[in-house]
Amino acid sequence: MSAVPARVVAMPLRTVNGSQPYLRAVTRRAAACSTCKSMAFCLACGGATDPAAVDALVTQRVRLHKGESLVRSGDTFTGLFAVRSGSCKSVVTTPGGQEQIAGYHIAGDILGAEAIYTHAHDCTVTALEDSEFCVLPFERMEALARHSAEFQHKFNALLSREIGRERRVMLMLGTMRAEQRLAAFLLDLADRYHARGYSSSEFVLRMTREEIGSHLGLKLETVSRLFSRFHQEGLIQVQGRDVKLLDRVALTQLVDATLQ
Amino acid sequence: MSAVPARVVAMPLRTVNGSQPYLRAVTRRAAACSTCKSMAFCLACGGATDPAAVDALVTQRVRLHKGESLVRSGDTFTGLFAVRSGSCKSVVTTPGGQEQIAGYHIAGDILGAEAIYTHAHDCTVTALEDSEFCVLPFERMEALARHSAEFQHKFNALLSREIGRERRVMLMLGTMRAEQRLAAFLLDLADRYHARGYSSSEFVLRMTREEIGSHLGLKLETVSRLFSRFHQEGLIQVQGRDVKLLDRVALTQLVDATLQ
DNA sequence: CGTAAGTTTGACTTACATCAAGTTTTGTGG
DNA sequence: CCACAAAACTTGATGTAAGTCAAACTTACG
Repeated sequence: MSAVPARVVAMPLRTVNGSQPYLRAVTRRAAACSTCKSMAFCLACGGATDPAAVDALVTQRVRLHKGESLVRSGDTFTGLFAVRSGSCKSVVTTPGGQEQIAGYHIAGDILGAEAIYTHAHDCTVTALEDSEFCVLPFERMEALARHSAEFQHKFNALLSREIGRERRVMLMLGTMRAEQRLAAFLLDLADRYHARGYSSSEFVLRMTREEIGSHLGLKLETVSRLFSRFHQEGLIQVQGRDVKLLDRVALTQLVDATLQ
Repeated sequence: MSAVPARVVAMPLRTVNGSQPYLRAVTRRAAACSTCKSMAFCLACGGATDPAAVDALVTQRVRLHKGESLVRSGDTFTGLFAVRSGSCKSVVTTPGGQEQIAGYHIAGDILGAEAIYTHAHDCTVTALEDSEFCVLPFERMEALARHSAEFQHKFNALLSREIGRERRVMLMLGTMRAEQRLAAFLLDLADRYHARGYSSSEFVLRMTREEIGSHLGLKLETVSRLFSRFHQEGLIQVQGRDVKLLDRVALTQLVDATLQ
């Protein structure tokens, strides 16, 4: 499943990235935050005092099929994106062509902040299942932030949260052993699903073993072996992509254990 | 050299973190950006239209001796810090007590952005040599951003730059082999010194082999062996902490080379 | 000037990668 | 809905990059 550009369909089509019209836009009205299931935890509008102002922020909504890309590395930055439903991965590439999955995003997550500074996205965002995204033009965000101290603060917090998230991944990659990385990954995933009202112990992985490995700095065989081992040891129950956490305490201890 | 709190000295003392007065503040006037050598590349004020407004941002300056800490993990967030001179390391700790150096900062760098979201710093910042820092209270930054669209934009760019920087470290830790990590580290360091007007090929490392290893996800012995090998191969010249890059092209090729 | 911290180098170990073969799942067109 | 190909996954055997342990050497510092 390599990243394929979404085919263009007839609709109120507005391209997000100027020249390449590989996104299907849906109607303006449909994008309203007020009708969004993810409203509560989406930092673009969560708890906003003035919903109308935030509604005006979202200029369009984009639907992507599994495998289609929202942005490509190198695309000119025009704004951020919010995951409205579904999930996606952010893939960064080394100069040498090595790929790594920098992040795995679900409903309510905001994408693209790394591009504010350089004015160019440095990762390719690809849908892991049929998904919807909201487009948040940056000038509008800046204008709203100037207007509303509350939104300004929220926007700063959003960027800060991203820094913290990446720092945790960095810490994982720099200090943890394979089993600790996978345990930490599963626990983090469970927490994030929980925050969105889903089960915190039972979920479906949207990524392949290879994609999980790419995110954790491991090879797919290692990931597969670890799933099998965790299953044997009674820590989790795995059947393909269906995962059920059976012993959170043991998983947490595993993550926290200092590699003697 | 473990992190030691700075001893408190008599001076116009104002504590940065409420209860713990482990920082020595220097006079208000001395903190002015207009007299700062790092002005050009410090994102707090670089290229600002209204220097007076930015000057008002910096409420105090802090001097630290080698080994003293600016903030500790868990400290309440009150604002950001700018490195005025010298250098420091940001150390994050896993729940299990494992440490990693998340970043190495020199003059002009801004620290502490990860804490905006949680209101608590998640790393301990320790001076690697005698250094000076500017204290930037967050409310003042927010106020100035509301006042000046230019500063607002610069502030967002600052946070975004940090996200990009961490993503590059993540990519390094997730995909590169030991020799590639060290080569990338040296090249990055050279670039940053160059941007600040220092030699881009000759510099003094302020970190120990162990600290470099901690930042790169390697052990000190591995770092030491690699330095020796790079030296033998004519890529660099090393004598303790004095480093001279001899073959940037080869180093770059090494980083870009796809593994195997 | 002496002790502690930092560094180098060697011998050995290990966690994870690589290679390889077989199995299961997914997706597509007849 | 079934058949069949491609993709994804599992498991085993073997290789290797980097870690660990250890000892000697060098540099920094009170």
